[in-house]
Amino acid sequence: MSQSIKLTIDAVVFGYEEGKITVLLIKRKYEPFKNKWAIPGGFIQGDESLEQAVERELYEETGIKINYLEQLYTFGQPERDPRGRIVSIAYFGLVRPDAFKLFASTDAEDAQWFSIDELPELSFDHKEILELAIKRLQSKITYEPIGFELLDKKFPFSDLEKLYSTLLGRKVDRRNFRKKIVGLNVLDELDEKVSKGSGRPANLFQFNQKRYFQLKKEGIIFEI
Amino acid sequence: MSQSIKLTIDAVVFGYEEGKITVLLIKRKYEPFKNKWAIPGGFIQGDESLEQAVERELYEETGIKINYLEQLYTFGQPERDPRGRIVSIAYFGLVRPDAFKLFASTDAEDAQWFSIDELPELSFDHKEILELAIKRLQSKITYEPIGFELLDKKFPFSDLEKLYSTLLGRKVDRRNFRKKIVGLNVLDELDEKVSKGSGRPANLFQFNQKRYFQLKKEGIIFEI
DNA sequence: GCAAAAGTGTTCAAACTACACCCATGA
DNA sequence: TCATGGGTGTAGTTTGAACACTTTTGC
Repeated sequence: MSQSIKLTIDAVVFGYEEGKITVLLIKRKYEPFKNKWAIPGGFIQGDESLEQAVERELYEETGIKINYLEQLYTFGQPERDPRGRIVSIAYFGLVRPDAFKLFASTDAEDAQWFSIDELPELSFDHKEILELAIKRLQSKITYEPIGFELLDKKFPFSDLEKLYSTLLGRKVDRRNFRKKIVGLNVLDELDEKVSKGSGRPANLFQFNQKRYFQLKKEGIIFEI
Repeated sequence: MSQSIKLTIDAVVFGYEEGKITVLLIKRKYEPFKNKWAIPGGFIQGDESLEQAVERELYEETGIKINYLEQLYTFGQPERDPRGRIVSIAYFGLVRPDAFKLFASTDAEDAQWFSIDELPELSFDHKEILELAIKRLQSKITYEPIGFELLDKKFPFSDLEKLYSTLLGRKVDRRNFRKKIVGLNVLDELDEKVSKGSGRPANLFQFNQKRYFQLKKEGIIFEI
C-alpha cells in the first residue's frame, strides 16, 4: 500500500531589523511559479529528521543558520500543489540580526528579506502558511521567551520593548513592561552600556536561558 | 526526486466517562507490535484531505465519529517505525459521551477505551504522541472552549466543573468557576433540570457556539 | 427531617493600568 | 545648553482567591 504522496518541508524564517519584522523568501527557479517568491523548503531525504531537513534546505537555499526552530503545521490539502499530491510540514524559525550580515556575504540573489507588511505575491498556499506563522509568532511571544531570539544576544531594554510593541501591534508602557520582564527574573543586567548616537546610553541585558529552564521546571511560567 | 517516505495519520481520541479522561486505542492485528495496543491510524489515500483520512480511519477501525478534531503534531524521526521511513501526522479528537454507546454497538473488539491513568504499553512512539496530546488538551481547555465537546450537549454545571478539575488536576472553586464561565457569556441556561438521584436537581446548560464565534470575532477571548 | 448536591456574595490580596519627571550623554 | 533616548515610583482600578450558608429534591 505504497503512496504516491510526496513530503516536503517549508520554513518560515523571521528576522527583526529596523523595527520591522521580516521574513526570508526565495525566488523560485523552476515551474510551477517560476520566478515567483516562495517560502524556502524542499524534499526530505530518507535518512534525516524533519528538523535536519529544514536546516539543510535553509542552508542550501539561503546560506542562513537559524537559532530557533519549531514545527508549525502540516499542510496537506490534495490540491495545494499543481504537481500532484504534496504534503508539507511547515516550520517556523527565528534568526538574530547578525544572521543578516552573514547572509549578505553569501551568494544568494534569489533569497531576500521582506518586511511582513510589504509582502510580494506568494506561490502555492504559502500565503496561508506565512499568515499562520505570523499568528503563531504573535501569540507565542506572550507565553514563551522566544522574542530574545530575534535580538542580539546583548540588547538594550528598549529593543525588546520595541519588538514586543511591533509584534503585538500596540504601544506598550515602558515602565510596566520593564517591571513585568524584570519580575520574570530571566534577564541578566550586564555591566555594559551602549549608546545610540544621542541620548543617555542604555544598559545591556542578556537572556538567561539556564535560569528560565530552571524556573520553568519549578512551574513558574513566562507570561507577558 | 521521488521519496520512499510514507505518510500516515494517527488520531488520539479522548472521551470523558465517570470522571475519567479516556482514550481510544486499537489492538494491532499485524506485525510489528502485533497484539499490542496503538493509537488508531493508517495511510492516507491519494485523493483525500488529512482530516478526511483521520475520519475514515477512525470509522473503519473503531466505528466512531468524532465531533472535534485538530492537528496535533507531525512525527518524523527516521527510526520511529521499524518498517522504514514513516512520517505520521498526529491529530487529536474529542467525542461526546453518547459516542460510547454508539461504539459499543459496533463489532469492534479490537478497539477499547482506556483511562489515561491506566494505559497499556503502546506501540511505536505512540506513548510520546499520547503524552503530547494530553498536554495539548490540558492547556487548550484553558483558552478555547473545547471542554464542552467532551460533555453531552446539555449538561449540568457540575459536570463541566468536574471535567475541568479532572483535566487540570486540581480542585476548582465552584463559585469562582461558575462566575468565570457565566461571565464569558457563551452558555445558555435551559429551562430543564436534571436530577442525579439524590440532591437538588441541576439546571442544564448548553454551549452557544454562535455567540462564542461572535465574541471571538470581536476580540473577546475565552480564558479560564 | 435528613442526606445530598445545587446555588449564591463578600472580603481581602495581588496584579494591572495609567501616568510624569529626572538622568546621562553627544553635539 | 539643548536635544535625545534611558531610567524610575505611586495611586487607583480591576481581577483573582478564599470561604460558608441556604435551597431543593429523594428517601
